Order: sequence, then structure tokens, then C-alpha cells
Amino acid sequence: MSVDTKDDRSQRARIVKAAARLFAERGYHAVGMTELQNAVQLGRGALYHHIRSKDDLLYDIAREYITDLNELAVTAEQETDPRRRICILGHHLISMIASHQAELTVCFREVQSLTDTRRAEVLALHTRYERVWKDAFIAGAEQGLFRPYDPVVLKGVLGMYFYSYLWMRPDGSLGAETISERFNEMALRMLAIG
Amino acid sequence: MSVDTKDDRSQRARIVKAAARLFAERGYHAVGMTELQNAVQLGRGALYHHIRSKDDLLYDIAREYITDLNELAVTAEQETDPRRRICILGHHLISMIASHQAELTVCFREVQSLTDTRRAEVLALHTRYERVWKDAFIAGAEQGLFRPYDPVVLKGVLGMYFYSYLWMRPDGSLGAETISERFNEMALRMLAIG
DNA sequence: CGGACTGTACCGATCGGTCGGTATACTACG
DNA sequence: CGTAGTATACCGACCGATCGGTACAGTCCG
Repeated sequence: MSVDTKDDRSQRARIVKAAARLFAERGYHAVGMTELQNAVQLGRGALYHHIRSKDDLLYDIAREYITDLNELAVTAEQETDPRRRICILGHHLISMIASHQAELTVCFREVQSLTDTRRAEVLALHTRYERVWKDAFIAGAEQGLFRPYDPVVLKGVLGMYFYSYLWMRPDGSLGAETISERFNEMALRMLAIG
Repeated sequence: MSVDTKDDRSQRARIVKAAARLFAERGYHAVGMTELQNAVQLGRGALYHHIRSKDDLLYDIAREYITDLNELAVTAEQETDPRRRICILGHHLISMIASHQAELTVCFREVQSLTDTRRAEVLALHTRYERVWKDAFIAGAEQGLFRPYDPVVLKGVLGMYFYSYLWMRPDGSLGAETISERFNEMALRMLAIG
């Protein structure tokens, strides 16, 4: 595994990464394959040697990162204390956004550009992820720790976290740790009784 | 002024409305002028008799609604109590999203598709709007009503409100009044001291 | 040699936008 | 009155450019 490895996998990874950045910056439909080919310094034929289609690129990005989020969520579900579970979920979410902002932006914002069946599949993964949060809210309510479950509260809390992909800056003065700590504290305030 | 008025202004309004809906549903670059012309049942020439360009359409929508939001914000600034000012801002914002969801979606999500100068202009209006919220947070902090001003709290609160354009449904069981009341209550919790 | 990798020339389709021309209604003028 | 003139609203054919994707020949390397 030398640094100048040029095998298929690493080239493909380069392409996917560049595509995620471009799609996040300007939107899937606004980015042409010529732009992508220039970004990775490859000819048209070489580009299509590594990928099947533009849509596949979007699909791979959108599916991979919501899947990762779901896998992290599964580990969070092992935490029995609803308050701590919320904090773990929040921490994972903000960390993912901070470390893969472009990919998560594509994952959240460009789902609509997928073909119908693929969009449905990816949206199901999004729903599953939200479900984990919802379950934590309900568990906390049943244990008398949180206010009774309210979908508006769920949407409000998720909005606070999700929206961060739009303003967070990797080189910003605010680190992911700081943000997730404050957001977690605010989420618990929103859920508190009384 | 009969109901079947076909003058320039009303036709143009029909076009802008249809464009906002299409842009919100599928994204600016994904919508072709042929689609728009079919949506308003007009030929290509007639369409361009009423508008100058596709970009102008996007510009008009994005600028008009963030301007409206700013105008409402100005009236909110007359309220001296920071807590009530927040509630007024939240109420206006949620009401606007509920009553003009497609237009606000375009206003928030499709700014990136504007040309550079226009995007800068519209983003400045967004910044101005956020500034009104920020000022309310700072005023509350100075009066000892809110925690010290924290940009993360500001982003969190705004995220909660803004994100609603993605999930709110005009025919949903949740009315704009319910949502804004709960969001306002949560915003005040987030800002409370201690 | 053979196969992985690459660049280039090219494909049909579609893009946003323009063109010349038509139908209709209102106004002006003899 | 009739009719010529003007403005508005509209149509559909058409424009050059660009779209995503393919064909194919050449190169490099084990």
C-alpha cells in the first residue's frame, strides 16, 4: 500500500470524495461530469472505468453515510439511560457531520435527486435513524425523565442537530466537541419536565 | 377585474407560483423550462413573454420571501421584552413557512443556485434576518433574562425553526399555531439561565 | 502477450433561450 | 361607420451549447 497507489479502489475513493465535495458545494444537478473529471484529473473514459453512472455516485454517498449513522445509532441503543442515550446520539451525529461534512450534506440535501426507488430506499434509512431518536424520547417519557412524547419536540431537537451541516465549518473556532456538548445540554432542556 | 383576468401581472404570478412549487419539489437545476411551461399550460414563447430568464425566477422568489421575513422582523423589534420578541419572531417564521412552504423552501435551499452577485445579495438578507434573532438573544442576556450569548445556542434555536420547512405539511395534523407555541417554549428553555 | 487503465472523439438527448409570425382587442382617424 | 395602426399575449420551430454516457485505440505493466 504505497502512497501513490493507483489501483481501482483508491481511484474510486478519490472520485467519490471529489463528487461528494462538488455535490455538496453546488448541488447534484448543477455539477457536470466534465467538472468532476477535471477535479480528479482523469479523462472521461478513465472516470467511467471506475464508476457506472452519475446517479450511482450519488446513491453510494447518500446510502453509505446514513447507513454509518444507523450503525452508530445501534451502539447508542445499548445505553439504557435515555438521557445518556440522547447525548451519545448527539455526539455521534455532530462528530459525523464535522468529519464528513460534504458527504453528510449530500446525504441530507440531495436525497431528492435520486431515482424513485433509490430515494425510497435511502429515505427508509433516514426514517429508521429518526426512529432511534424517537424511541429514546419515548423511553425517557415512560421512565418519567422526559415530558410526554411530542412529535414537535422530536422535530425541533432533530432540526437543531441536522441543521448544523449548513453552518458548521471544519476550520471554524467551534469544535465538534463543543457543539455536541451544548446541543446535548439544550436537547435535555427541551425534553425536561415542567 | 373578472376572475379570468389574463393580464401580464396575474399570469406572471401564476408562473412564479408554479416555479416555486417545482423548484421546491425537485430542485432548481432539476426542473426544465419545458416542465414549467407544461405546469402553467403555456407555450415556450408565452412563458418568456412574462419572464426574462430562469435565473430571474429563482432570484425573485428567493429575494421576495427573505425580504418579507425581514419586514416582519422589523415589527418584532418594537417589542422590548426579549422573551416576547423571540416568540413573535418564532410565530412569524413558522407562519410564513406554513403558508408559503414552497417559496420558503426555495428561499432557504436554492440560494446556492443563484449567480454569484445575486447569491451574495440574498445571503446578506439572510444574515440580516439572523442578526435580528441574535440581537434579541444579546438583549435578553444583558437584561439577565437569558444565559450569556452563545453562537451555538443561536444556531441551535434557528436550526429548530428553519428545519421545519422540510417536514411541515400544510394538511398535516399539526397547525402552525401549535408548532410555533411549542418551538417558542423550547427556545425559551434553551435560553434560560442555569 | 493480456488485461487494467487512460484519453479522445463522439453520440443522441436535452438544456435555456430566441425567432418569426399569428390572433385578438383597443385606439385613431378619414 | 370602416379600416389602418398599435400593443399584448401567445405559439411552436429552432438555435448553439452542454448534458450524461459510449466506443475505441493507445499505453503501461506484470
